[in-house]
Amino acid sequence: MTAPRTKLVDVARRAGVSPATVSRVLNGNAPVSVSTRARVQNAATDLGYRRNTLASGLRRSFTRLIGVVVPDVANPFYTEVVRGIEDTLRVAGYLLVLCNSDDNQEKETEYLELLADQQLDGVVLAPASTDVAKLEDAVASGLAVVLIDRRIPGGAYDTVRVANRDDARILTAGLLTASRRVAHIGGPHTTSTAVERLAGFMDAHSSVGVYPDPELIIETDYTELGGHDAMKSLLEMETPPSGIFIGNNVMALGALRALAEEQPSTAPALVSFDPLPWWASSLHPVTVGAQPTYQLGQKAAELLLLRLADPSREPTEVVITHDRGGARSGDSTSSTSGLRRERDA
Amino acid sequence: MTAPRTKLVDVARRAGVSPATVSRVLNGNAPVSVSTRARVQNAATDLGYRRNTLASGLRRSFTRLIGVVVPDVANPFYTEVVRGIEDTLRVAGYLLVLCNSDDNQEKETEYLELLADQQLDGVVLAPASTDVAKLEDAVASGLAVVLIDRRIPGGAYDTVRVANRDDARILTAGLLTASRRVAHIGGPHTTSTAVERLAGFMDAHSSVGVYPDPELIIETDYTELGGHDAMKSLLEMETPPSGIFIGNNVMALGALRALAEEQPSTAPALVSFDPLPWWASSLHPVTVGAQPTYQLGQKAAELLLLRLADPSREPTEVVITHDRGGARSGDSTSSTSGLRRERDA
DNA sequence: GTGAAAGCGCTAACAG
DNA sequence: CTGTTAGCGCTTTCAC
Repeated sequence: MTAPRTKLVDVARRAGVSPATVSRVLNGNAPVSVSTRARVQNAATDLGYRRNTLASGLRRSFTRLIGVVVPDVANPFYTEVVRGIEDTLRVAGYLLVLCNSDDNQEKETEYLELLADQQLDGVVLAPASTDVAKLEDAVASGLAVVLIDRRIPGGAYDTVRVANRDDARILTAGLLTASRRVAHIGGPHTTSTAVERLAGFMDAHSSVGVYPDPELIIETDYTELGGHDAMKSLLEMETPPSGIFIGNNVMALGALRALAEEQPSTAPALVSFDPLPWWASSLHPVTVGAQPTYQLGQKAAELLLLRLADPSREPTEVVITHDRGGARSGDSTSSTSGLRRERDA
Repeated sequence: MTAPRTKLVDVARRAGVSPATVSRVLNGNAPVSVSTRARVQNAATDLGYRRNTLASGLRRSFTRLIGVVVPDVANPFYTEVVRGIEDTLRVAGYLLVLCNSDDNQEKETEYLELLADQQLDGVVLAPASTDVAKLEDAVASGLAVVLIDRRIPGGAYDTVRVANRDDARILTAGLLTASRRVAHIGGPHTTSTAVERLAGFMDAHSSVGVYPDPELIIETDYTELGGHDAMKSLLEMETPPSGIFIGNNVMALGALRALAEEQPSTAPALVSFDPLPWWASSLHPVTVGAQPTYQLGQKAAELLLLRLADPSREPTEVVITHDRGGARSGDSTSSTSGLRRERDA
């Protein structure tokens, strides 16, 4: 039933050459005469030869496999990141191994070990924790590492992150052009992202010489419910804000729900820091996604590829600012179950 | 910098035994005396030994890697399927290689070949096409195959699919209990799924002795725009339907958008065949997701594992009916970027 | 129970 | 340019 795969020796025999020569033709890294090359290639196609990457990898010590460890692909944020990584790796001939950590330390560690055991070439990691030891192990066992989204103190790793403060400032400034009464629904001040985004919100205000009404600055917990309740309280104010800058996607969804429930006669303009799934914008016309998640993934993959090419490279930190174009490449025109995706504002 | 990994021989030397013995201890498949076993285990932990899965795989000819080829993980339908697969594979010690085909034949084929080259053990495939030859190649090169979502004529493969007709009937029946005026926004009659779902819609009607108004049955193209336009036309009717059964998730989102635009005084109850992302239900309270996507993934992974264990097994077709419980296992309580997920109605 | 030896399929010296 | 040889790290007969 499962016929044994043709192997390199078979090709060699048929072409009347040594295995080494076949290997050389396949890899194209050593001089081979045109005629033998042709004979080998014919033999290979005749036999439908496909190289055993595993064996090749064992010898050359790489696998062309890259691990991606994220809390949860089901989060639209990471879904897009993963696609960005995958599309980039694909053209470079790498395959992606997906791992969901559920923000769980143990799972994360377990995966990292598994990935190293499998001799993966590298890993893109959205760290659940700030546990550096684990990462050092990974690197020690030969994995190239790129961090995304969350930074790890010490800065010894390639990192791709978002320009929290700057982007927050720009997004808020956009709202301020329409009105001075702009609110902020933010995450907990215990997280660096929330602090930075709030700072950007303030920056935008000071550069137009306005001090925001403290009542309009709500700190909640980065959850859907938090966003919902915050939105509700804003809508119930005597003078509701005319624009709201919301600190992450989950809270933005909660805010949308509140909006749907309340149906205010004049709805405030909403800006979400993170992108919402493409179709969310169809529900409340003014919703805006800001964070170029897909590109974040792309960039992470590119960094990893660079490090693979030159392991002694200085670690760099790439800061992605809000989208200025650069669409997703393999964009699918819709089909049975295809989805079209938002174009950023 | 990158210290060479400890290998099996090192452990053997330190324990004062032969490599063969170490291997036996590691695999636990051959008799080893208790005392040597202990010595080997100590040596292994002392040295922090981790097996090179690649080398082991080359020898034993398996990789514990499973490919998953779907049109697009960014589609909430597949996102959940992938999580279902991943969670199941994880506990069995397998890793998941993610491939997005974008419903593109070439990409799909390319991936299938790559996966075979990498000697993956198996693949879960949501086929973009009905090209059987390609699948036969895959199987011939030793891949175990499980099909999901879309069926391939001939039935020679393990398949997990959804009870299109039955579920459509049940969902429609639900709407019919509230009112006799129920509409259907369906996909193209060229697809088996659309035909089956329409049949279920009709079944529900005949069992209550009602023949649906032909005007209420709209065939469109499984796209967001199609759903939007269909919804709009339904809302503009003199007597709009009081319930609508919508054939897939993308069209349901379009319908939601139309609803948001039109803001009718009395909104019809909506039922979407596919699940929407968890938060969509917050936008229009009556939205219902039906297809237990996560479980579909779980089941597919289980089937694959079974086939791996016994390759000569008869191919089976598993039909999943709409959710009757069975929550996702690794469900994360929300966190910085975690999302809570919908509970099915 | 344990060791020696051969080999999974491919590639990298090293000759010629 | 091309063939021969050795070996990546692990597992598995086959002896003892």
